[in-house]
Amino acid sequence: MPMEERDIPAAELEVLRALWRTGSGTVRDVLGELRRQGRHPAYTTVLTLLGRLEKRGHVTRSKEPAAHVYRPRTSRQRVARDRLDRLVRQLGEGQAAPLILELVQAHKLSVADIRQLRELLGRLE
Amino acid sequence: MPMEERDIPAAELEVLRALWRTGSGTVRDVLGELRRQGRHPAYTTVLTLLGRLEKRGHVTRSKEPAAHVYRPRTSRQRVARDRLDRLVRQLGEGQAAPLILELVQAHKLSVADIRQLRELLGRLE
DNA sequence: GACACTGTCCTACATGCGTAGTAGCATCAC
DNA sequence: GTGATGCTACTACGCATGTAGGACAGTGTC
Repeated sequence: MPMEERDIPAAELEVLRALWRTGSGTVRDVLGELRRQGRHPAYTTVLTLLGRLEKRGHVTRSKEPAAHVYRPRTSRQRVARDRLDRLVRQLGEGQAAPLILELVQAHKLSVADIRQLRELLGRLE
Repeated sequence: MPMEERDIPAAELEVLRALWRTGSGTVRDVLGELRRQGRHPAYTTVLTLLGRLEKRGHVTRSKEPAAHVYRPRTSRQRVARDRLDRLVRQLGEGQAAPLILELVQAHKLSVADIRQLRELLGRLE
């Protein structure tokens, strides 16, 4: 009775996010990006996390003369989609509408966002 | 440099969800509800999970003559809200709009849902 | 070619989580 | 009151995760 597929763990996601922002980079690059975000892990910690991400196929790496360069393989959209689906299943009891209402109410949307959303809904209806 | 507050772990959430559905119940009640959902943990597993949920304040229990009765203390809304916020921060880079669009597109909404949502957006605009 | 860097690999270790067994206390049925 | 039942408390164990140290290898520099 295996559990459902696991989410990318928090620390690994942090690293993957750094790669999304920079596009690609070496361990040292990623470390720098994490520092800019106020995190200060050891160099080898980042190395370990990138290794785990690679093992599960979330990043690839290519051997460059100097150091390995890592690139994201799993997109932000992909991860967001998975988490949203899980959220709908687990906390919305399969209904997306309540969560959408919650999101709309709790977060400030720009007028442009609202227009775009209304337009989309209009087409759906 | 402690990590951010942790989410309720998957197995514990499963148990909490059972309590949300039943309103309250004994370990055995929760076990029954989980079975209805197709899960088959051991009795003591459920006991352990309820204990952990209680330790973190997500459920309370009161001693009844027969067995302890557990009640949810953390609401579904609360958990949904926390996860959505986290999602917006981590995967939306602070912007809710892209996630909302994603949700609207990926899930079937009833006509009534769409109307309600459009109405809400109209007021916001 | 010996040294200083820089990078990777391997190993480790504390804690969290998923899962459950066992012992012991309370209670019910006679 | 004695056995059968049911409930809780305590303990355990393996794998995941967060974090990192130490060994070892490639490369540039005199």
